[in-house]
Amino acid sequence: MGEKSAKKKQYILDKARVVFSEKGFKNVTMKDIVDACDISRGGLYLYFSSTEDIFLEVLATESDEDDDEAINAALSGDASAGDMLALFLKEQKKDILRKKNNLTVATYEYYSVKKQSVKDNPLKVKFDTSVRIVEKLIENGVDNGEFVCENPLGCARNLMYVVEGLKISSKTIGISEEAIDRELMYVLEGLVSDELNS
Amino acid sequence: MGEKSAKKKQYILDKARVVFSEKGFKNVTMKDIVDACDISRGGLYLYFSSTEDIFLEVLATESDEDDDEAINAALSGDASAGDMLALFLKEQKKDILRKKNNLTVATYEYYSVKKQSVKDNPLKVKFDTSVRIVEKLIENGVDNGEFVCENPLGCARNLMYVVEGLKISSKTIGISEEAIDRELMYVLEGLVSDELNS
Amino acid sequence: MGEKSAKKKQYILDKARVVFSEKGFKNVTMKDIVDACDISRGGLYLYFSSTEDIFLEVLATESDEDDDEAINAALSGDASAGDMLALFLKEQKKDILRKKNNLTVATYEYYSVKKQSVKDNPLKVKFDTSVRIVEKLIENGVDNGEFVCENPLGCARNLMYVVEGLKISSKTIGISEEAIDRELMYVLEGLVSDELNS
Amino acid sequence: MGEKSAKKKQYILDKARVVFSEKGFKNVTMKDIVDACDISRGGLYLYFSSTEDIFLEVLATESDEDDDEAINAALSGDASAGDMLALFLKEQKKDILRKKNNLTVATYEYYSVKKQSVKDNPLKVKFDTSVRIVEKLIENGVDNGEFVCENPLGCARNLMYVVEGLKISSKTIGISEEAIDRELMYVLEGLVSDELNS
DNA sequence: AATGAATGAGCCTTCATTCAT
DNA sequence: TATGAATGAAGGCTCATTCAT
Repeated sequence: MGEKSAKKKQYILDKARVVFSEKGFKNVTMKDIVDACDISRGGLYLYFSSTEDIFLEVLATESDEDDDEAINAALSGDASAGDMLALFLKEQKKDILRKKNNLTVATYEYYSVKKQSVKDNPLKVKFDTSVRIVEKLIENGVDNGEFVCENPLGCARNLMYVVEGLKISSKTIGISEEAIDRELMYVLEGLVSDELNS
Repeated sequence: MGEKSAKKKQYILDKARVVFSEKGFKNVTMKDIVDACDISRGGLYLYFSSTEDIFLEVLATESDEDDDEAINAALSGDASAGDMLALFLKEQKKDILRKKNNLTVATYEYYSVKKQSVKDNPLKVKFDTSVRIVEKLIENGVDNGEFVCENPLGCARNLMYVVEGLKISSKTIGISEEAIDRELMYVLEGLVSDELNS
Repeated sequence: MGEKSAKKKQYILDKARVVFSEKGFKNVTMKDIVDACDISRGGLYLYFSSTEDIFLEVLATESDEDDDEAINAALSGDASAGDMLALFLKEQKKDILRKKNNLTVATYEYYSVKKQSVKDNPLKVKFDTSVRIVEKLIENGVDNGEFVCENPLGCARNLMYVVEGLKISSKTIGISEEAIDRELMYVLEGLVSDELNS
Repeated sequence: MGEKSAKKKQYILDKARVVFSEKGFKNVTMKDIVDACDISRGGLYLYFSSTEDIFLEVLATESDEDDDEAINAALSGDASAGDMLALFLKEQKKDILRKKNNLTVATYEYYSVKKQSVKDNPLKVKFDTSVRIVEKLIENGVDNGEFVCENPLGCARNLMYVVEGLKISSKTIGISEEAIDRELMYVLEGLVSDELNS
């Protein structure tokens, strides 16, 4: 499969991402993807052999991008811990809000059925990574006096569970941008409120 | 529809709940339910006309039960606010952990595709109800000096988003009972920690 | 599956037999059988799950009938060995000649690909049974002076291999009724020729 | 088509023969042959337009070779009739036994469906040729006293039907080398047995 | 009310065949 | 000549839904 093929494969993955975003995982048929890509039924099988196959590749692509972004954002340079955490949360917010390419429900649906070993579960890997990043940022903030927090890990986990709650809620009961800001701010303020009091 | 019919309808709903719990929403076929109920294909159609029909009735039944329980727990008597909140959280924890009859993913799957009007969305109704209950409990706790909280609504929402995050996480990446306790405790401690300091 | 179902199943088997007879084994699709039976695609799957499934049942039905006929013919009564052998050969000839319901090639095709254990191979079972029957008849004929044969088993096998050759030839290169008579007579004459000489 | 082309065509035919030998006729796809030849899909179409096309050419090649061999064996020189017949049968036996390049079932399968005119049927041509060869050999043997046979043509046909029976049996119910020897010997002995008596 | 056989739409998958390069 | 990506027809199979009993 040459360069040209790789391009087409990526094209299919891009289209498929939108489809999974709109319909979840199990709802998506090969025909849906064929239609979205405007290619032939047989043509799709040259690149992928099942919706699961496609879905996992879509997920793999996504993880890479997002992790890179998030991690780079967190590690890049000499911004203050508060600014970096704000940046991280901005990424999460973008993630929560995006309509297209939002694989939240599809992913939940897929892994809730798959029951694969905890180790290999990319959802868990991503969640744990995010917790670690946030924990580190809070620790840094505490060290330089920006934050007050006696339990950075607990706070980081709390934040990420809120983010998970917001993600699923935005896809199921709908949630406004303002509401997201409000929730994330609520957590952030817990980190600085005592400081303000003093 | 006579009394006998109502009984059979409930029987079907009970069996169907287990099926939806195990397979999500879209994965479930009329045959799955027919098999689970050990009735005939045609018989099922006497009571329900589609899996969606059944699913919505299952959901409706569930909401009723749970709301009742939760509301009763919250309103019953003269227990302290802290005890009542602890009771409410115990219900939530049971909800998060239960394997059978756990419609979390099926529900998310269903409503993420349905995009029905916010008003009619039972998920939203249930979420909002829970927030109001928690808010009330916190306010009561603040009033009688049990809790310290400047923003009861914000805190209630934070708690419920954490609960949502825990629910979906328990179905996708797995989560231990201890982890749930830890997360709920983390939020509760935020309500009493300042008190302890004083 | 009640009596009525059994009737329909038999109906399908009867129609399918004709199809296999005309097209061999691998050439036959579920659609071919559906068309032949004038039922729906889904309807066929209520009774059989694959062409192989159908084919094996068709074969099973056939074996039973034929074996019964042949064996009964061979064992029935006090006819002379010569008459009984002639009767047996008449059955074989009918088998060789019949256009409809002739599963020869389909069977050969199927078992040449299946490579199943020799023990379970119904073709072999049928062949061996026929050899034994013929051997017995020849022995009886020798005992009562009708036949002259020093090697009844060898002669029986020779006869049955000729029958096999005639069967396949009649389906591939075509063969007239006269030619079949001639071939069978040739073998029969070998049994009595010496007697005539004496 | 140049010499180079002819060479490649032959290369394809050789590879295809193995495929047909393993899978019969209908089971073979253009892809099977493309894979066996390690050429491109389009490349194959430069030489052949269908599996049937390829199959017929494979058959044609085979016939030529075998006829040549058999005829040459039969006509070559001054060997005794018995030796020549033994040689001929050895060829047949090789044919019956060979695993690779054995087109028996594929051929039967093909011609049993094709129902082509008797004249053009290479199977029939080959069969008739073989009968004539054997008949001639027997006649020669009778002439010089090696054999005793009142009906050389009948005997020749009997022999060739046995060979056909052995061929198909070896592919369907399995047959040992010893069994083949035994069967061919049984026929041969019929030609000389009377001589032994005298 | 209840049954379950029957239907046909729709998705999955394979493969002969074409065609731009 | 040679390639292999692409197509679309065809067959396999499942499942919601109907209907005669």
